Amino acid sequence: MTRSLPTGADVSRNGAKKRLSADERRAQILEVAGTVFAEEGFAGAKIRQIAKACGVTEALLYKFFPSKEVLFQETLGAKVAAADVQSFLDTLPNDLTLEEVFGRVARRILEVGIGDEILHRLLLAASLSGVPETRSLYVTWRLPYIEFLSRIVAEGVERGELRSVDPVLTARAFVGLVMDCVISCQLWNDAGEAVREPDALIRNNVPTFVRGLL
Amino acid sequence: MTRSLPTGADVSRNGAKKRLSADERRAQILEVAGTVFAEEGFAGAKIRQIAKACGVTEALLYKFFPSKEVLFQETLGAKVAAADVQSFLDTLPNDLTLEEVFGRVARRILEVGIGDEILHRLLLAASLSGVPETRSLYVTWRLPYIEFLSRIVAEGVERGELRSVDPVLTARAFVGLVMDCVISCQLWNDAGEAVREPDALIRNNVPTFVRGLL
DNA sequence: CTATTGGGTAAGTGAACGCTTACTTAGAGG
DNA sequence: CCTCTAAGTAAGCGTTCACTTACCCAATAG
Repeated sequence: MTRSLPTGADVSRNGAKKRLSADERRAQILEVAGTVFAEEGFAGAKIRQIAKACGVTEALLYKFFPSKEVLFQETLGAKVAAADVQSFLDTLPNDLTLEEVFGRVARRILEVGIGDEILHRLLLAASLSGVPETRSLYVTWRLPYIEFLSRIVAEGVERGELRSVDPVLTARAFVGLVMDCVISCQLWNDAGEAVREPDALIRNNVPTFVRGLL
Repeated sequence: MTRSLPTGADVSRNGAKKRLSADERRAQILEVAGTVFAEEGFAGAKIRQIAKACGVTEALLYKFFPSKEVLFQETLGAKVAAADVQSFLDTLPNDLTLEEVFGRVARRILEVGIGDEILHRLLLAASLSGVPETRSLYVTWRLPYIEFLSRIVAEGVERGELRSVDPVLTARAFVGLVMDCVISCQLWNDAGEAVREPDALIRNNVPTFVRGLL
């Protein structure tokens, strides 16, 4: 597995390493740790490796994070904070057609997933290693979409515009369909170029799904 | 993470451990290693742990497998051999409606996924740790479904019975939808009881998807 | 200039890791 | 009953792990 990490070894012209402020260093460590944990999983990631990628010694990491476990949790926490699904959903216009809503949600999931290569790997790695904080990543990144679409579907069913499907199962299926595209692409390079250009995926799958609800 | 492994410490009435033949022991090690690797990932699983769960010493594992890496690969290989997707697809009647075909494929994926708690965890763990053999698990467990459904869809499109969707993208979406159900359930206990009784999922989602293709 | 603070390191610690060696003993075949 | 093969073990090898201690020195304030 080749990988190009930010080395963090910011070098000034005399060759000496630049000192970062505590905040800067902390942020850098979290970012680097995210990529390493995502690549190797919790057990596979080594503190030495993260420190080296940051361009500092292990001892410095322990000035900021008391243990590997805490570092992992804070890495997850940073991802959760950055996901910010809710504000996307809140700013969706409410005069969209059903197909437009599903399309926008799909596009958002695909774009964030592709733009942040770490997100899904980290979510999966954390889930597999069974740390309790996993739940919060799931709740922050996946659940809001499901709850949002589920409400939309329920309204459609109530108004008689949609077949009487189960709103939650339906929303979960759609979100799963889209998320699986990202995972397939990132883990197995499945879907090749298709996923990197989300339009084709959306044009093909969203109408199918939405038409099936009518 | 609590776990109940087969201890393999088959004890006869006098309390002495029973000796297994080489074949029996080998099979037992592979089975136990499968559960441990699935739970902990490659790096997280320890040879000592696997040996203990087998009720033998580490040295014995090395009589059968020259290294941890080979043990992991053979564990994956055993899963691949057991998956046997192709023979299921080959024995599907060819007078089924589109909805019946999709329904049967979905049921198969759900039942195997739920029946074998290791399968998807192992697939994900292997994929995250980036071992090359991952590809073979993906190719054996996921790809056959996609190729099969993709052919079915392509035929439907050609006969003008279906909208002119991209067969591969469509098949991949459906398989992803179903696989994601299993993963969601096993990693986050999402979908709660729903997935353990696949009928509700199939009744709700398959008709939606298939109707959308018409 | 000097004092002080805080970013940063060198050199470890004991424990646990993957793996090996030298040995023991259960139990089927004669 | 004895023999001999192969299942199985005890003990430890060198290495790497997460983490610690004791120290250094760049940069800022006075």
